[in-house]
Amino acid sequence: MAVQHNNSVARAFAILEMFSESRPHLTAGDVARELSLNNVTAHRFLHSLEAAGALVPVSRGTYRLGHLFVDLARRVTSHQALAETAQPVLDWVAETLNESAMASVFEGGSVICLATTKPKRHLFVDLRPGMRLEAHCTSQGKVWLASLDDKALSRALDQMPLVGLTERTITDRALLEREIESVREQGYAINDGEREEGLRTIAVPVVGRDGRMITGLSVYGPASRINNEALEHAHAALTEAARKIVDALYGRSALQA
Amino acid sequence: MAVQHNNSVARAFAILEMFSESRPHLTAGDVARELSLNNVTAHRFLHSLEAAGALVPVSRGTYRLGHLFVDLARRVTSHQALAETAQPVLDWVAETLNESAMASVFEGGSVICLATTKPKRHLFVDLRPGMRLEAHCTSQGKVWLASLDDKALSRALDQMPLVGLTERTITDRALLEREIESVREQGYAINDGEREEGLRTIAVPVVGRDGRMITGLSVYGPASRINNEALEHAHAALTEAARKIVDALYGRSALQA
DNA sequence: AGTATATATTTCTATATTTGAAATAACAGG
DNA sequence: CCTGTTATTTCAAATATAGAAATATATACT
Repeated sequence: MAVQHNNSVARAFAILEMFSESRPHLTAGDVARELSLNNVTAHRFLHSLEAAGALVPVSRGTYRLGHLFVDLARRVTSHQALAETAQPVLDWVAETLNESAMASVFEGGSVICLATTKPKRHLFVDLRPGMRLEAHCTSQGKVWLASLDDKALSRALDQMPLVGLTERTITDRALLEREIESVREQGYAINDGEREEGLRTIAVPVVGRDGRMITGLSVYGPASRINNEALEHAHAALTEAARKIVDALYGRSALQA
Repeated sequence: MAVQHNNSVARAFAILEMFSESRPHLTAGDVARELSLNNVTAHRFLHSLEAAGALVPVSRGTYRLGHLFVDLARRVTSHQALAETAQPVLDWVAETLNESAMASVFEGGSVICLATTKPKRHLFVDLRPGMRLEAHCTSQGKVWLASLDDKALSRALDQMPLVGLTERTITDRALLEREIESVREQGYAINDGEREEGLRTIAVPVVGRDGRMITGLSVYGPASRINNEALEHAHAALTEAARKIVDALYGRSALQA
């Protein structure tokens, strides 16, 4: 017989998953109806989740999610936790392509390196976890900017000095906005010597099941090696890497689409 | 007899609460030992939480929290959800003091009004949910800045134009940093005509159980009414309001200190 | 490579917990 | 105040859960 699971745990999480942005409240009637439970059982689960701190009562018989989940979520998204998940996947990318790979988050208008690898090559770029990179002239940065909604993008650009670091840096705001639009359309970004001459990079977003960007993944190396064919291979590898990371973060949950 | 709770739900959440920033991983041995469970039972709970998407396996017998919690947390911290929790408490503050009150979040270096009230007065300031306010010259903003660690504060100030809006606006960075230091020490911030002449406001942070600031609360009105005695009353009311909001967000969980 | 130890998994069954019917209580709307 | 709906409580039947025992796997040591 298959491993014995605890049905109550499964039910509890099925109830939690019923909440959504468009459904901030749940009643026992909702739960009973949608999970095919007896009304008494539904009430009992809601009370149990409340006692556990997972739900808080809004009014009699109506609940919403408790702040406990914010605390738990922070333990999921710490840089260390994300880096730990990303590292083996980056190693796989680096080994597959024999180039460097990197994972990032986006904070305060900057790209922060979470994790990175080194290829078995003599010529490479030295990036380390914790390093901050400009957003406007990196492939990672463009991917992060592309993930913002229009208002947030406009605000981010308002505060972003478009400093020219090489002759290829995009320093004109309208041009950058068009570049971001292209990134949105094609789903990846390329940096061709915009931050560092002779360096070429491609980045893709890792998007969670709720549609939000969790981390960015990129491959980078000297332009002499990273030709267009190499970029295509890198894009394919990074897309697969993104899937692997999402699977690693969420696990093989039964609730997965 | 007291209401019957589901013991499995309680145990599941007790396991989830074992995770922390310093403890990103758990084994069945940890769970069995610390929750006084049989080893088989501990294994079974971990497997059940994994199947529910709450945990993901790191290696054989070792787990970490799943990204599901990030998705759930976002449903908790949407502006609408926070505003809904804050509104009745703001109403209580406004009624108690007969002045306006407001709740905020901090995004992209700005204070965003989440919810607000109007006192039964003719002379008042028109603030509405969604409005963005400068951080450097508002009491809410100073409280948010004070909640940042030194690095994050420095970075935020790097990008913050210290525009003089009145003669009292602090436009000197060193002075502002000293002001923020004072806010950290005293636990509240005051704005005395720095953003709008003749307007006085006091703000306090609402801090979650993990030590992070969730929302800011403030009381505001014309300086002719908001004298020092009124500020003291406001501070007391806002401090109690902060507690009420934390309780409302987390609920009366058994895990509460 | 072999052995010992520790941990993980599987199986099975006793029983403690959970479920849900029925009764009662509380609430909302007319 | 009455009625209908939802929430809560009680209690006994049902069953899911817990944990002992056996087995499997992994790791560390020699």
